This record gives sequence, C-alpha cells and structure tokens, in this order.
Amino acid sequence: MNDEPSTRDRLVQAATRLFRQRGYDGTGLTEILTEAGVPKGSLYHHFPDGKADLACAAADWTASEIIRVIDDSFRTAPDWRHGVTTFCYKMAKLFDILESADACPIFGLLFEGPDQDRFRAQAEHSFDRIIAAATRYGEGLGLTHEAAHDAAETFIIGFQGSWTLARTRRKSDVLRGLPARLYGPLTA
Amino acid sequence: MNDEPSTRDRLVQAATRLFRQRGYDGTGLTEILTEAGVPKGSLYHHFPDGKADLACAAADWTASEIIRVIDDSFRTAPDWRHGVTTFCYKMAKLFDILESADACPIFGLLFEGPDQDRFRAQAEHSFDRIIAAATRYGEGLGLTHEAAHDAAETFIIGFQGSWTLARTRRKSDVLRGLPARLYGPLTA
DNA sequence: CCGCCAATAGACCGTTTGGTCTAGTAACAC
DNA sequence: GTGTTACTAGACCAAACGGTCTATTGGCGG
Repeated sequence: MNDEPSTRDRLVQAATRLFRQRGYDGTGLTEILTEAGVPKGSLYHHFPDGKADLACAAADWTASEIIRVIDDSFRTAPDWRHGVTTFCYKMAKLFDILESADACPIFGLLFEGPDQDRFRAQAEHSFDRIIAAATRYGEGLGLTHEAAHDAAETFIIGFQGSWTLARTRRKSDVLRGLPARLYGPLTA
Repeated sequence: MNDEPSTRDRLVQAATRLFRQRGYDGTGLTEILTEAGVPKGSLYHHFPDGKADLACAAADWTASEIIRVIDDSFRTAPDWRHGVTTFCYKMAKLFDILESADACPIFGLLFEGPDQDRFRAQAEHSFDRIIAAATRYGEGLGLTHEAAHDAAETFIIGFQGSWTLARTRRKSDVLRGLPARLYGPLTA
C-alpha cells in the first residue's frame, strides 16, 4: 500500500492548484515548493527546465482530469445532450468546491510566461485531447465524425465561456444553464 | 488641435496592450513606463494605488472599446443574428491584426494580481456593461427584456469561448463560425 | 563493505520587481 | 514678483524572483 504520492506528483498537483488560483507569473517557485513540501533541488531534478516544465506537466495533468470527467459523464449517457448536461453539473459542483476562485481548469494556467509559443502549443494540445475525447462519445452516440467534432467544439467553447462568466459572478448557475442555451429548453 | 494623448491616456493604453499580451503579473511597471514614455512619478500621481489602479482603468477602457464595436455592429443590423455576425467578423479582423497573440480583449487582463476580489469585481462590472449594451440592442429589435438579456449572455459566453479557442489555434475562423454554432446554418 | 546514482536539501546569487521619496518644472493666481 | 498646485523626473530601496551549485542522503547491485 503506497498511498504517499511521489515527489513529482506532489509538485505537479501543488503547481496546478496555485497556477489556477494566481496564474503562472503570479505564483512563486517558493510558494509551490512550500505547498508541496519539496526542496528546490528536487524540483530541478524532476523538471530540468524549472517552472516552464512544471507548468506544462500541470496542463497535461489537468487535461487528463477533465477527460476523466468527460468519461464519467458520457459513458452511460443515452444521448449527447445528457452527456453535456451531466458534465456541466459535475463541473458546477467542482466550481462550488473550489469556492469560485479558480480559473477555468481547462485553460487557467496557460498563455503566460516568457515562453509564449511553447505554452500556446501545450494549450492547443490539451484542448485537442479534450475535444477528441468528447468527439469519440458523439460518434458512439450515432453522430458522424464531422457532426460529433463540431458538437464537441461547440460544447467546449460554451463551457469555456460559461466558466469565465461564472467566475466573475461567483455563481455556478451559469454552468448548469449551458445545455439549455446550446440546445434549447427541455421539451416535455 | 490637441492631438497628443494625455499622459494618463498613454499610460492606460500602453498598460492595456501589455497586460493583454503578457498578463498582469507578467508585465513589469518599467515596461509600461518605457512603452508609454512616462516617468514613474507621473504614474503614481495619476494612479495612487499604482499597478492595480492602472489595471482597473485598463479594464474599463477595454470594455468601452468593446461596446463601441457592439454599437457599430448592431446600430444598423436588421435583426439579432446580423448584429452578432457583424460583431464576430469585426473581432476576427482585430484578432488577425493582433497577430493572434493576445488574450480575449474582454477578459484578458483580469483575474490576476494579489488583490483578487477587487479585480473580480472590476471584471464583473465590465462584463455587465457589455451585456447590458447588447441587451439594449436586442430589445430594440423586438425582444422582451428577458429574452434580450438571455440572448446577450449566450452571445458573450460564446464569444469568450471562441476567442480562447481561436487563440490556442491562432486561427480567427473560430470567431467567424460562432453565429452558425449558436443559431444554426443560414437558411437559403 | 563499497560504489554508484537517483533524489533530497537548502544556501546562495544576480536580476528584477513594485513602490517610495526628494527634487525640479510649468502654469496660473494674486 | 511670490505662493500654490499639478505634474514630471528618476534615483533609490527592500523584497521577491527564478535559477545554480555544492553537499548529503538512501537504497540497491556487486
């Protein structure tokens, strides 16, 4: 029973949380190190390029978490709208747990830092993974590949915008209301 | 003919651009000062709280710019969809001019910095101004207040998400495709 | 026991940060 | 002229930054 997460994992998770709260440039290395309970030497052992490497790892980890939620939401969904709705409700719950303070978990920690294009590329990659995951479920529900991809993009675009608005207002309702915005009110 | 912008305006505009490119914490005061050609003393004369004040002024200024584009797009629009479409095309053009590098002009510079709640409140205010502007045009086009407000929110949520995706991909198409996503393909 | 290497530990460094403070200047009132 | 106010100008500072470097530890193969 090895329930202690590895040093590397503790770093990535602490970094993810802090970047989400304060942004890349707003978070100091010392802060991450303290939070993770890890000395500086270990950071540069696991991530030779330091902060930038850590940010990319954090982005990757976040994308995987999102995909896990997508899986949980769509695996048993009878149709596309149900999958989207479940996802939105799960994320609204997460939003409330986070006390409305954090950036959108998908994009929060990207687009900053000196190394602009590296981060942009990492964001694009994470985004594509997420959209691809959703697309697969759309196909499984009978949509053509093109239709599924389009639906997945619309879904993620709407989610991204909704999270941002929810954050400015500190109200998770916006997230729960997304399916009705995208697909119209439920017909009895 | 006083075509020289005031010291204050030069500061706000330089700050707006830099914050949009590198974020709040990513931008140094020196950088802003150099860009604006203004010494430090003047900054703290016009903005006693320094960087934070400047950021709020920049957010306000940006919101006004966005509302100007909304005005230009909706004033002569025959219906809601036309207004949204014109807005999206104008913003796509802006996106291309900015070389795809910048954050969403609506939200780019918010949500960072030590003073979390002040910035959040400023973002909420700017957001509301923009949604209110769009809502007014919706009412003018015959929608009830509630319907117009809802349409405006959906529009801005979609725009926000689209800009983010456009930025990760460095392609403005996503912006131009938004109306079709929201309102379906054009019927002949 | 030794040798080896991954990993830990944190002192240390040069740079840059946002912010303060004193001095100087231009315009107007009287 | 003098006084006053609004603004410009930039030297200066303590603190924090990301990153480097040396030393040490722990565990496994031999």
